[in-house]
Amino acid sequence: MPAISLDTTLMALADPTRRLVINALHQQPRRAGELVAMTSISAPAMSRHLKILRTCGLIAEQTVEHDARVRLYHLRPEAFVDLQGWLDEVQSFWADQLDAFKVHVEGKHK
Amino acid sequence: MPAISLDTTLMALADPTRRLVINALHQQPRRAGELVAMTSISAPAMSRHLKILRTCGLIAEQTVEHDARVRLYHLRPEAFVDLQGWLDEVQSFWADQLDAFKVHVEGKHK
DNA sequence: ACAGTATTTAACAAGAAAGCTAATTATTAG
DNA sequence: CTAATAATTAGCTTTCTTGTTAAATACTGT
Repeated sequence: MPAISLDTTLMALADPTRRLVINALHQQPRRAGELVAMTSISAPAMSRHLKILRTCGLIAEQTVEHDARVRLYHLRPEAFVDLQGWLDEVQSFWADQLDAFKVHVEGKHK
Repeated sequence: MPAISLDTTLMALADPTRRLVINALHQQPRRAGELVAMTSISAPAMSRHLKILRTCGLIAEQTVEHDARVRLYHLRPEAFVDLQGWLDEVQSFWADQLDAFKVHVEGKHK
């Protein structure tokens, strides 16, 4: 099973509505309707956002016991592994850059 | 000096060409023409990408001593501070999620 | 001054993205 | 069976993004 591309994941996270969804699901699983209520967009629009997040593996749906109409969405932590690897890389690079920057500034003030 | 919004920064990083630029500048400062040569897009297209990266503060240009036509681009590590804060947050959250996921898996196999 | 070089801006075309309403699917409850 | 509910898909519109070529800007070297 091939990992979802970084492009796809970053593209998905670049949208404010989708990051709102991620944040909301961070706290607890939620149904599509709840997520719609949290935003000012229509249900179909939310549905498409959820599909995008599903496609890139960031979230998944589960059905609820008593009512099969309800789709409860939750984060899929496995999907974050690759992204986390990339973030580690980028982040350590930035840390290096920041160190270099600090040294540069200190050098100037000497 | 207000920080550039996370939206803008993530949007900028979501484009593969712009991430290529970031990677290229990671190694050393480069001129616009060099960056064009590294990709298959035209100079004007690259120029616009550079403008986007400049606008969100991820890169900056400096002029070169002997030839003022040349614009040498470099990363701007200060601009990564905010982003790094966000990444720390998100990353620690993901770490939590991953831990929870592992516990879940281990529980299942017991 | 003039031709050439480095880069950006202008103007436009094509494709993707996000929104909406209406229709569809699936399921529950009376 | 029928009406209502949850969510998605279809069809369409508007806006944004990216790309292209042509023109403009700014500078160098002869």
